Amino acid sequence: MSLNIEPGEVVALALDPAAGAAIVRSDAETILLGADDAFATLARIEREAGPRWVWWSKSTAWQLVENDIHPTRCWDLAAVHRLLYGGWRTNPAMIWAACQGLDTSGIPETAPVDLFTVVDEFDRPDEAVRHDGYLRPDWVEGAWGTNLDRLSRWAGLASEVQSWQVGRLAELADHPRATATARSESAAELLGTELQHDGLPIDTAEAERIIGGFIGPRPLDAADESAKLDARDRAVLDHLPADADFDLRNPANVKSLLRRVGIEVPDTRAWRLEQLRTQHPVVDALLTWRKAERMATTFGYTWLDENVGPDQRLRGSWSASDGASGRMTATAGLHNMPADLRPSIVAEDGFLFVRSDLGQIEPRVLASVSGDGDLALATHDDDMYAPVAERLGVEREIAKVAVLGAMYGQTTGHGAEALRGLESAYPIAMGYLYNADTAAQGGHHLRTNGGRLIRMRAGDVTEMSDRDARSRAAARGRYGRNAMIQGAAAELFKMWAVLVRARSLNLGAQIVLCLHDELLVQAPTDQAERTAEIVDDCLQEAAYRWAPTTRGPKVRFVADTSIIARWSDAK
DNA sequence: GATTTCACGTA
DNA sequence: CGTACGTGAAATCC
Repeated sequence: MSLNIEPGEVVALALDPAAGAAIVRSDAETILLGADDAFATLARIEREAGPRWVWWSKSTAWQLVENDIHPTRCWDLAAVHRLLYGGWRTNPAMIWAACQGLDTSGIPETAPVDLFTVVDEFDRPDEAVRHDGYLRPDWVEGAWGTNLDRLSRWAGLASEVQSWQVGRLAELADHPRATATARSESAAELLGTELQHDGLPIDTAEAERIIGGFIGPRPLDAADESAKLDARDRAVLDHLPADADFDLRNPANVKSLLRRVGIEVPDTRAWRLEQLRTQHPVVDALLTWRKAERMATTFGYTWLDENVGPDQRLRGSWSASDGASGRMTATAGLHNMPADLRPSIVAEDGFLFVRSDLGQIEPRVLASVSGDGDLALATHDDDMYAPVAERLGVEREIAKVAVLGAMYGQTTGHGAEALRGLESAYPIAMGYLYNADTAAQGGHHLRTNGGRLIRMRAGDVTEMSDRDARSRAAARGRYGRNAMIQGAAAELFKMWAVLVRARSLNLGAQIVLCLHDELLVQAPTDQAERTAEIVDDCLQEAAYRWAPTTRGPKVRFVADTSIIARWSDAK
């Protein structure tokens, strides 16, 4: 079969393991694949041509990954929809409605069939689109996958939506990188699917050893577990009079406990208690207890049992662009695993990790998205806070706090005075943040450099004191200025990550963790050096693709890359 | 039973 | 009175 599909050619794909697959090219030519050889043919097309696969959602990506097909290029309609309309949940019904200019509040839902069900004379179960223009709910829920006719119709609609999305992205005149971002966000969904499918290598024996150091060996049974728990509680309560009975898991109770020994605190957070360690031995005992309790409840033996497979891989579900931040998020503790557990993250036999993290990513992103030439010059330094400090005539630490404070919306503390200096030294960068802040306070939506919409809700200030209203407005401002930086950084990171993924696939390397500004790639031992080079090269390429400098000094991005066997071996 | 608050881990 | 996120326990609300 000669398909003559060209590299990068846009082809829509709908597939169902039982029914087969349909591929629709932009000229509407349709290729149908039977269920028996669909995946083999798809693998061949990917290998020989490498088109840009268009699919409705990552469920199609999941099917491919499950069949060991790892496309390099894709276009995820749901991911691009989120880019265009903001970071909320979506489905084909909403994506289609947007494309047709239909009101999303009118999207039909499947109603249970009962006595009162009105038979629609226009009802055509074999048509995806209803006479009112909306998608049929049963198609949205999967009826598209029942036979090849329907698959081909579903892929055809995907093709139609994709063309429309390309047009919409091109209309974002102030965001020339939006189309490039749409591609990388799509690939990031695919990467998330692979991360979810394949997991992170973990040495459970080592993990159990570390956990044991905090809470003792694995409990033998429920009684043993409860005895160990009591023993941990007692270690704290023993510092108090014998009649004291406080529930250490209850913050209000802990507050009373501290009051009993003469310590008054507004809350019992660790950073606050940390300063009071010397006041009374119970504080130190309590902090130790907290650490153990965290290990026991969140990152203990149960956590290992529930999230690590027999293949020694830790798996969670991944979302490629979440909330306001647009960052990747993951469950199963993959993004908040205590650093103490890092020694248990070990490359498999015959492999090494290439670990790389972006240095000072947010201030560098600020220099880039704001177009501040002076701040761009500062990024030429490995440590950009040094030239900023020099320019401001302050200590490096002060400069750092001021820059971070400006991006996070901090207005008090040490950074406050240095902030004035920043405003006069880097007015363009500071103006960018100020504009984001003001727009957000006014309830105006924002778009990141890559064109991702950050939706703002107009603040409801009725029945609120002036003080509260001001405080809410300030919070919205902080949210806005931070979302523009954190969101843009997330886009650059993902562009980097998906380039690394695509370039290192043929080396047998695999990204096993994305951690906001850090990549962990597992590579065959003899390909580790090459993979590390690719990681560094891809950062420069990502920076160019995401924000090519058209005028003024180039913004420099830096990564710290190392080859290690164990995650804890770096930093 | 669902939602909110507090707490704490990561960036 | 610096941001984002996920998770768990207890309190709170219905």
